Amino acid sequence: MARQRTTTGKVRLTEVAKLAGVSPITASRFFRNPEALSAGKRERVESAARELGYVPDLAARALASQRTEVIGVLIPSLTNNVFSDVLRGIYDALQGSRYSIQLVNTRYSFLQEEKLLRLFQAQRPAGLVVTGINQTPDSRLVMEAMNCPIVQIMEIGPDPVDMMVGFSHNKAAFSAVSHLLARNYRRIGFLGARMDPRVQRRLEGYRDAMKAAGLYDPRLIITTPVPTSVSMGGMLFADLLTLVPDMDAVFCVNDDIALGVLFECQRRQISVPDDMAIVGFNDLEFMAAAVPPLTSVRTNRYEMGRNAISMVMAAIDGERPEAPVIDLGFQLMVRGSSSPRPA
Amino acid sequence: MARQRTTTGKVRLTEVAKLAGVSPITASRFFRNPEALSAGKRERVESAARELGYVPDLAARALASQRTEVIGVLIPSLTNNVFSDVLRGIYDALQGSRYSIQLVNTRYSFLQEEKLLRLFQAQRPAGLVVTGINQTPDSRLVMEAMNCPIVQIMEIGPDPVDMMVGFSHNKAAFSAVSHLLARNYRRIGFLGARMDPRVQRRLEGYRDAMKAAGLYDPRLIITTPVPTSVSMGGMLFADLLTLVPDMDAVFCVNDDIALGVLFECQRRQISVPDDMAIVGFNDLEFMAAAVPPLTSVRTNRYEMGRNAISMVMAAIDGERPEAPVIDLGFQLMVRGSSSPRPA
DNA sequence: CAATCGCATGGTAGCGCTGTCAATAATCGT
DNA sequence: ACGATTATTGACAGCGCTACCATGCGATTG
Repeated sequence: MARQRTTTGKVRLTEVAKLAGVSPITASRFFRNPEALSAGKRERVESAARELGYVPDLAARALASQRTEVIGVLIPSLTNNVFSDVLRGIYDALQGSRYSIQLVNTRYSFLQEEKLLRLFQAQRPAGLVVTGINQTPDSRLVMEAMNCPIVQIMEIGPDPVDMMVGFSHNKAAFSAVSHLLARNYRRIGFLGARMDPRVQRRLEGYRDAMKAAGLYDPRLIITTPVPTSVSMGGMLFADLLTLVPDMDAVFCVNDDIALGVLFECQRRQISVPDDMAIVGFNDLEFMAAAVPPLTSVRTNRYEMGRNAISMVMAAIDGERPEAPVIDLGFQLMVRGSSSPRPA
Repeated sequence: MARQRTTTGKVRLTEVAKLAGVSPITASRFFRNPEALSAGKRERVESAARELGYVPDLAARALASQRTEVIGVLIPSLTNNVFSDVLRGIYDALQGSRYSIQLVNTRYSFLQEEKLLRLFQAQRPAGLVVTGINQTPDSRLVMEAMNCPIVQIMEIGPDPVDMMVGFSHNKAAFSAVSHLLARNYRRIGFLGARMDPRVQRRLEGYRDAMKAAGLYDPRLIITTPVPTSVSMGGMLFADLLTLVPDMDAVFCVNDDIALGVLFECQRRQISVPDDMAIVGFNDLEFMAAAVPPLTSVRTNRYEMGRNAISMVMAAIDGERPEAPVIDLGFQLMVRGSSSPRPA
C-alpha cells in the first residue's frame, strides 16, 4: 500500500449498503431507480441512508455514469431584469427535481457564448438552455454534437437546434406600433438601446408597421449601443424630440426607456398622452403603476424560463413535445399612455 | 475483460501525455502548476493539449482531488433587482478565474437555506457566499464544519462565521431618517414590504432616529409580509395616509416602494416634496431620473458581490484579509424629493 | 416436468484524474 | 571534486460510484 490518502470523513454508499445488508450496487440502484428493488430492501436501504446521513458524491456519480444532473443556462446579461424573471421561472421549474443549474453569462458576446458552449460540452450537462437564435455556426455545431436536449429561449425562429420557446419580437413590435397607428398617432418615434438581435427585430417590426401605413421616416429612429437605463430613455427622447419636434408618440424597446420618457415629459411639461403617447416593451410591474399608466407589450418571461426547464427535463426522460417550437406569444397591455387621439 | 463500456469519444489526459512524450502525471501538473515543469516539457504538453483540443474532465478531477473549483452562492431571491446587482459583481469578479458559481435560491427560507448548505457540504465547494447573518444554529454548524472560506454578504454583524462584507442597515436607515428630521420633516412614515431580517433592521434604524428626536409614533409604521413592488408602494402609502393625514414624509424600505409613493402622489396631486417628502433605499438607477429626483440610500451591491468573490478566492490561496469584516458603507444621495422644509 | 422467461441481485472492472512517495537529474557549497 | 540539496519526473493506487454481465430464483408454458 504505497498510498495513504487522508480518509474522507464522509459516508459512502458502501457503508450504507453494509448497514442495509445489501450489495453496494443494490444501494446504488435505490437512488436511481427505487422501483427496481424489492420492497424489503428498499426500506432497509432507505433507513440505512437516513441513519448514516448519506449524501451521494456527485463527482463520483458523474465520472462513473458519464452523465450529470446539471442543466446549463446561457444568459447574455444579469443586469437586465428581463432575465431575472426568466431565471425565476427556471429556478421555480427546478424545485423538487434532481437537476441543478449551471448559470453562465455570455455578456452579449457570441464568442464568449461559443467558448462557454465548448466548456459545457466537456462537462456533459443533462440539458442546455441558450438565449436567442443567433448563435455562430461553430456554436451550432457544438450544440448539435452535444447529444442532450437543448432549448433556445426568448425568441422563436425557423430552424431550432432542438427546441425553442419564445415569441416573435417582430410581431410584438408590429402589434404595438399598429396600435399607436390605429389610435391616430402618426409621427411615431423609435427609441432603442443596446441593439441586441431581439431589439433589432423589434426595430424591424416597427419599420414594417410604419411602412405599411406609409408613414415610415428614418429620422424617427434613434438608437444607441450602450446598455439601457431609465436616464438613457430620457436622453434619447430629448435628442429625438429636438430633431423631430412634431413627434406625437414613441415606441420604446423596453420599459426602462419608456419610464425615462415619461419622466422627461413630466420635466418638460409635455402631457402624456395628449402631447405624446408612450408604449414600452416587456410590461414590467411598474408600467401599470405609473401616472398615467403606461402601455406595454407583456412578454411571458417567467413562463419562458419555466417551460424551457420543463421541456429539457421531459426530453431527458424521452418525452419530446409534439412541436419543437413553442410560441408563448405576447399581449398588448393598453393603458392611458396611448389613449385614442382625435384625428 | 467483463466490461465493454461505450468508449467516450473524448480526449483524455493520457492521450495528451502520450503525444507530448511525457507521463500522464506530468501532463496533469501542467494544468495545475505549470511552473513546476521544465520549459521544454511545458511547451510540449501545451501544444499537445491544443492540438488534441483537450478539455479536462471536472468530475474526474473533483473525485481524484477531493476538491472542486465551484463557489456556492446562496441568494434569497431572484426577483429582487438588488440581488441582480450583487450577482453581476459576483460574475464579474469570476471572469478569467478558474472558478465557477453554483447559484441556489433560498426563497427567504432558513430551512431551505439549511438544506442547501448540507447539499453543498457534500459537494465540497472551494468557497461559499451566503446572504445575511441570520442563519439557523444548525446552518452555522454546517458552515463551520465546511473547511472552506465563507463570506456572509449584504450586512455586517459581530460574529462572522468566517468573513463578511456588507453594511449596517440600521445605520443606513438611521441616517436617512435623520436627514429628513434635519430638514424639518416631523411626521415621517415608514413603509415596509417583505420584512426580511435586513428590512427589520432598517425599521430599527428608523425607530432609533424617531425616538432620538422624540417623534416616534407607532402609527406611522405600516408593513406587509408580501413581496415588494411599485404598486404595493402606492397602496401602503394610500393606507397610511388615511390613518395619518398629517404625515409629511415617508421613508421607504426600498426604491420600488418609493417610486410607487411618487406615482400615488402624482395621482392625488400631492406635491413632492412640498406636501410629502420621499426617501428610498438602494438607489436604483431610476431614482435620479424621476421627477422630482428621489433621495435614496446608495448601497454598494455590485461591490459587495465583487468583494465577496475576491475574498473567497484570496482565502482559497491562503491570503486572508487583515480584517474579517468589511464595511462597504452607504451614501445618502440627497435629491429633490427631500428638499428642506420651512420650519 | 423440463425448458423458458423475467426479475431481483451481485461481482467485477473501470470512469479520468491526482495524492503520495520514490527515483532520477541538476545544482550547489566547501 | 564529492556529498548534499533541490528541481523534475514517474509509478502506483485509488477517489466513490455505476455499466455491464452473470447468476439464482420462482413463475410460466407446452
